[in-house]
Amino acid sequence: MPKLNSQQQAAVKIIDKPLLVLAGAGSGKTRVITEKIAYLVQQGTPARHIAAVTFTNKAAREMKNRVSRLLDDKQSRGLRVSTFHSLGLDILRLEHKALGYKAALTLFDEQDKLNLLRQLLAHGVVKGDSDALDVYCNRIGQWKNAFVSPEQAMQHADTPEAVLAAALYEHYNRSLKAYNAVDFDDLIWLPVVLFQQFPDIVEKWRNKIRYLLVDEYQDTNITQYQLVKELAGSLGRFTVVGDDDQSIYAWRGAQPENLSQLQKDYSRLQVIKLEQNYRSAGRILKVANHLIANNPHVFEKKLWSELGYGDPLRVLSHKNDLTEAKQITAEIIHHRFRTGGSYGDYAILYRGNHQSRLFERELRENNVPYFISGSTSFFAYSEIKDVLGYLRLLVNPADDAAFLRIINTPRREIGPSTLETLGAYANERHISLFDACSELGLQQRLAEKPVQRLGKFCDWLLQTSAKLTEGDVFNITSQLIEDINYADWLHENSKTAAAAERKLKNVFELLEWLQRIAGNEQGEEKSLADVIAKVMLLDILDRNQEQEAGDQVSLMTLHAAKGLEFPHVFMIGMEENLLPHQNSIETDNIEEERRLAYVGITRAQKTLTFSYCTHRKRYGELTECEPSRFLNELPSDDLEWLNKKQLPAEEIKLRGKQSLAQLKSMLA
DNA sequence: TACTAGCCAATTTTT
DNA sequence: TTGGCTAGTA
Repeated sequence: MPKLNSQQQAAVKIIDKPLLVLAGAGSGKTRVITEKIAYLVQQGTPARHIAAVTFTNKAAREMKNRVSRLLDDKQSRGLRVSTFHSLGLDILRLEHKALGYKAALTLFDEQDKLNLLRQLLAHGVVKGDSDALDVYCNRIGQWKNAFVSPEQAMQHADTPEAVLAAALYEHYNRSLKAYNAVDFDDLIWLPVVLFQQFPDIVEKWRNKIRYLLVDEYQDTNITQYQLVKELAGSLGRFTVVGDDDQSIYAWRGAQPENLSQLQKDYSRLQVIKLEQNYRSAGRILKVANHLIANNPHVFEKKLWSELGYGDPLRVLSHKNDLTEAKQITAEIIHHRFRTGGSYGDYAILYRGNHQSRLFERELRENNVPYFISGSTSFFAYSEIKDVLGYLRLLVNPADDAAFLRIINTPRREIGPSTLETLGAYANERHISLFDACSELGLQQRLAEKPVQRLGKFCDWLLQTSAKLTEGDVFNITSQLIEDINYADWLHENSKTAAAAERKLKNVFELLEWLQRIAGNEQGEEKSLADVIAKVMLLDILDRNQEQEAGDQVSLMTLHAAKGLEFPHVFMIGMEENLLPHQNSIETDNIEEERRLAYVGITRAQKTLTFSYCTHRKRYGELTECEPSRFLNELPSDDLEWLNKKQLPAEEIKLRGKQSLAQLKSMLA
């Protein structure tokens, strides 16, 4: 492994001051973080007092792997490398009492969140339009990400809609608490609330985490930055690594301003820039630098590399989106044949998911193996949600979301009208659905049959949960799946036997995950509740690992490409209204689009090809397109425009007439 | 199993 | 307008 360059070394060795590392694309930032962890340990900070925080499970896993190459098991014992959310969950698990939560926390996913909001609206708790559900849902998320409490949201609400959303926010939070549940955003938000309210608890955690490293810092939102600040304390024992030019998640609440904010909050802050790139040919970097220079910068940065200058970047023009897909597919096949490379060396990057369609078809027709990143999440599968629903209800009977999910799956002949009565009753009495089942008051409102069915279910649940103390997670769960005849139910309710088997396989995979998580992390005994909450933070990315590595062309959005690299990159749809996207043009948000293009360009190691169409089908209609303004911002010497037929409109008309005239004369 | 009518989306979505 | 997905039917 090559030695660290001088900037990287400096970044590793500064440990007595808060440090901001501005790490350009491909400049070895993960290496700096992992080497720094090793260095800290060598300098006498026990690994259990070090925490590294990332955004994705994948990044966390990668980092763990790389640390384990530098430190042996004993040295790295107790090291925390996790996502923000996972760290937040750990904090809440240990400190739930202070915030008034019970031990078995339930984690609500996006679907649960939506369902709860729908219920609140349906029960008339807040009068609002249920069509705008996702608007409210996003709004609440934004507030939590910006560290705005329901009270503050209400104070600043200046439109009737905002008042409504704020009221909903408050009720939503209260309901969550009643369910002993938290949502994804709470995993960050609540720890900050906790730390602000309890000085002794924050002190304890600062003592626990004596050095904090944060990856992809430009993607932190306000609340995440608060969490970093709380944990780092006034001493500021932290290293954050980020690149403002790769900030492409502002629309999700990321605050690239958090980079410059550090200078204001920590006067002792050191700043180190990593500008040597170990990924791309010089020309690619020159073009990238050129493009991003059009954005305003707090910190100037210029990437360079020692990997040679490389070929000019090509710009392909196509007459429509279909030929774009056909030509690029043909190019990839030929190029691979010529160079004897692997399909895995190629990536096709685009702005929106829908752009993958034609390419998918084309690749498939030509028998080119491909891999599309960003398919449905494992946890979106109904069979996974069902099983998790059961487990969640076992752990926390107040989890109404889980109750509703599984009460009639498999069939227990408990229909909508029974549930409606049950829901209304529980709502009146402010108790959970489960508790409501056993109340006399409810039983008076329902016929005998439904009462019996509900009672039977509740009895079964109680019996099963009594077994929780004995046996491990795996046994409990497989017993449960058998109890409810889930396999039979899947077979009865799947289209094909094959589909049922596939679903069953997913269930077993979930079981394996549960077992792995339960057994994996040494130290404290993991309760079923902890295991379930953890597993909900994982996702399909973890499963697609092997596929990604294969001999397949990668297709993905520019967002999904961040952090990856490929020898040969095609950036397709380089057109106005696509990149930059129309909505971003309208909202005057070109800078983030430019960063998106920058991220795309800097994925390429050896060759980079842009392509645009002169016509494209949009909403079924053929529309004219213009090449993206970003292409014009690139240095023309480094671009090679191919099959370009860019003639002024008049000339095209003239030529048309000429050829028509020619045709006529020929015919005559 | 296979087909079809009807509905939905068309910007990105780390947890 | 299109294509993909789902639910329902032959």
